[in-house]
Amino acid sequence: MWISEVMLQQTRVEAVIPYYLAWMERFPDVAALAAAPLDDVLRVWEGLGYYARARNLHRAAQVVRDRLGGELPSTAAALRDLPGVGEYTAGAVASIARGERVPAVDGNVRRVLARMFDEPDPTPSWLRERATELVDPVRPGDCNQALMELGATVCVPRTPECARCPLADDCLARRNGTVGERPRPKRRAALPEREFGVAVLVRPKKSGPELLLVRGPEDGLLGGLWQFPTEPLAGDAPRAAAARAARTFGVATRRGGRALPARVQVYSHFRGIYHPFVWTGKDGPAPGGDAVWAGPAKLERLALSAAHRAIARAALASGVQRTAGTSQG
DNA sequence: AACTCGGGGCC
DNA sequence: GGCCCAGAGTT
Repeated sequence: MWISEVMLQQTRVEAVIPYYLAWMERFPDVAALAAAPLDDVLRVWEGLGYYARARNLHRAAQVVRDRLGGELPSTAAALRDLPGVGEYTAGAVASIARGERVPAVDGNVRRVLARMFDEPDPTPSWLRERATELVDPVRPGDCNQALMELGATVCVPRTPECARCPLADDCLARRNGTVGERPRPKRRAALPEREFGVAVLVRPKKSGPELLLVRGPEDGLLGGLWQFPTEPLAGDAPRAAAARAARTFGVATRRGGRALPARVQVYSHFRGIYHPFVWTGKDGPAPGGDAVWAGPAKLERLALSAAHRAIARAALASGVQRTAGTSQG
């Protein structure tokens, strides 16, 4: 339940299911998760996004192992102290798994309550109070899940089906004809664009081509994931930025460099445009802690962001091996 | 309260 | 092309 609730943070149920199955196969209990290398954890998580969730799960499992005797806490208050467990997740796990009478306010419940009480701008404290009053003392978990399910299936954001809503008679927004404006949507500013040059460095080997992957910072955007050397344009042309990224890792690129199709990746708060260029050569950094030469098999085992995974696929599919030694000199 | 933090499905 | 998703952590 803990794992599924964390996976479901800002992620749709249908997207979570295959990840949940793979995760439980690989990390069947807290001990297995705590003992696993972070690289393995991120690889199983790859594609789900919000990678801090995976890092926090890993840390939390080690807290449970090292300080809590291997047992996940039972109460919402104690669960709340684990990294990655906020108000919602603590309430969901405690009420559903342990029968504690605490609310669990997710985006669905927020919308349902805002409409029930015709509240345009529900604050966290207002929501907590309303939800706490509503939780059934006998079946708190079912009650919380029922509210969430109602929001996910009937009281949906755009075209709610009030005609088949069991709470329609008690819904103030329905009575007032404001269902469509509750809760009031907050408009977000247009996403700024950020462009990057990406260096796909190929080292031809008898066993096949190898690509240089480096590890980004441990936290922040895509923390802990592997990527091709990447630098912001910063006023340069894409190809020059990619060459600069290569130099960061001691690789002097020759002129040219074969362009691959740009990859657009929309993140929460900006639109990323990645311009990959392929260079083939023999020089490059010695493999170390944060730089590896990876063939197709090794590539499968590294955790990459969606954008870099797509670039890797494109590079291999474009036949990097045939370009060996043919770059412009 | 405002930011940061992914990725994809849907309209 | 914008919206939304069984939110959490940081500032």
